[in-house]
Amino acid sequence: MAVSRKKPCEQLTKLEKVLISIDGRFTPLIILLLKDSQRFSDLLRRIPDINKQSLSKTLRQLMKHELIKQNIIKETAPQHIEYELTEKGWKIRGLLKQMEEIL
Amino acid sequence: MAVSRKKPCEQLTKLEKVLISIDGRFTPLIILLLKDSQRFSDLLRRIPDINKQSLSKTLRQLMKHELIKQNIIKETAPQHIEYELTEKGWKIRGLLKQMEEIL
DNA sequence: CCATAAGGTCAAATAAATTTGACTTATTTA
DNA sequence: TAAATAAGTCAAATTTATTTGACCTTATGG
Repeated sequence: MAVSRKKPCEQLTKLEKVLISIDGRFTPLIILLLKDSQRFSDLLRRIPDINKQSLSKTLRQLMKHELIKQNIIKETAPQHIEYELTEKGWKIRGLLKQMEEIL
Repeated sequence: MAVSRKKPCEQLTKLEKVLISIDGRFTPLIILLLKDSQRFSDLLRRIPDINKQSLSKTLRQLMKHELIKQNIIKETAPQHIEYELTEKGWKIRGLLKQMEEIL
């Protein structure tokens, strides 16, 4: 969903701001997969054809737009990072699920 | 929203199929503008920065995915074409409106 | 000590989307 | 009759997105 990549951010409509946050080849799929928190390598394994560079970029984008957040798990040795949806992320996930239901 | 452009169509998930139908820089905006039926030149005037080639391509894409249909108006002289949302188009427009409401 | 895994980054190459320019056909207004 | 408008098409140029390859750090297993 290449939305409007030329306008400065303030000029974007509300809809464009939301759409930019879910733009990208794998972005919607990642949001659907984050039904529960996942590690980088879990996502890498579960998403067909993705590569670590694209995954990394997409996760950074989602964090920037506050749809996901990192969780640093120290309890386990070795410590590791998990990604999970924020409240906003859950709202968007809900709408994506509704989209799936459109015939 | 560049979704998955590499997979053959059958392999796409339901969500990807919907997202592909609204993919494009101006596509979501066009769907919002089609609250009532519009002519090519109306859309061209109302959408900032679009050009006729991109508009043409987007309208063809939307027709292919059956989100909009053409209406040939013969009553007026000269006859002209209007574009309007289909039922499926209205469903998607509803979800896009909901997206706008996400803070 | 060496290899492997997790979780990345950066730049270059490639692929895909968008824009620009030239052209068309059918009406219509001056 | 000449110019203008509506509604486009096509190919080339440009811009953006995605992929590939090389590299890095910290930690664990053998």
